[in-house]
Amino acid sequence: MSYWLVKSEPSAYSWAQMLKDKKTGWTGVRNFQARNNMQAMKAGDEAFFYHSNEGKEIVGIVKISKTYHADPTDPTGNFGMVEVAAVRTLKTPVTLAQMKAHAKLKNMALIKQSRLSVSPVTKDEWETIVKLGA
DNA sequence: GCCAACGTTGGC
DNA sequence: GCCAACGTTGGC
Repeated sequence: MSYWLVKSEPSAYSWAQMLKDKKTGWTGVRNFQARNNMQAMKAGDEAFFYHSNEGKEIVGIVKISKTYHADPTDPTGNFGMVEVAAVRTLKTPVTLAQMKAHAKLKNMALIKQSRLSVSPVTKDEWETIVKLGA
């Protein structure tokens, strides 16, 4: 079981929309590192849903409902997608500022590689954030 | 195969 | 709205 974090700009695809859809294809990734992370995902793995630009906070948890497969929106065929399903909303969103200030979280891939849209999360980081969001 | 130019992301 | 960081592209 692995943990991940996926980013979305609320203006492009928000957590509210995710809750409405229940499941969604995570299309549009055009970065090799992000793609590699998606390829490593297994069904049932869980991921934080992070709002970039507006909010800058983790708002919810999703799980991988379908593993990596072709993304029809990519004409080159280089990039694929996974499908994610909404699990639950965090009672208290965990902000980027909180994570930067937290000794256990300040080395997260989210912070060190701010442009990476799909990143791994360690078990320790996962549990720390879940606690902060409770 | 290197590296400069360019484009995009995302925090502030 | 600006700008730093960084991934990608393309010329050589």
